[in-house]
Amino acid sequence: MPHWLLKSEPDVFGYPDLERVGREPWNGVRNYQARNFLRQMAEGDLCLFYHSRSKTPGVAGVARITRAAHTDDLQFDPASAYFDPKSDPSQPRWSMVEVEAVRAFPAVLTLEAIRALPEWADSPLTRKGSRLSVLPVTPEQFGAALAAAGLALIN
DNA sequence: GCCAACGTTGGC
DNA sequence: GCCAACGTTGGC
Repeated sequence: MPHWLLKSEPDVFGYPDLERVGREPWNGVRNYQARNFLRQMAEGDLCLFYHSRSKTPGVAGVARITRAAHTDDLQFDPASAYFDPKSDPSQPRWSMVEVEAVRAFPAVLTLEAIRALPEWADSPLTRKGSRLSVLPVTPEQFGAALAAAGLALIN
């Protein structure tokens, strides 16, 4: 099963917010590479939920895909910050998925700690300058992150 | 098709 | 809040 990592700014929507709401549409992705990964996701896929632009950036918990990619309607809403006037309704440009909270990490697994894991040496997350907000995670990376957080594997 | 200018991301 | 790095846009 593929694994993923989703970035979110905790000041806007953090892992505790996901736990509070239960399920959340993952909309507003407006980057083609990230969108293409969203489109590869299947219901049941597990994700690391990452806090970016935080005082302590890192993984805050595990989430699960509860709905595969479908049209992100915000692209057609002129009042939305995610409105895209160039998107053709007969062939929508942007997709979203839906996620739910699975388990919070006991403490945020910091980017610094992730960089120390050999499994994560080659990842868009740890690559300098990379801003990709949706990215694939190998089973080894996923397992190493959980182990470093002190959690057993999740199925 | 090039590339400068721009807006955005995200660690620090 | 700063600013390096990036993706996108649009003039040419």
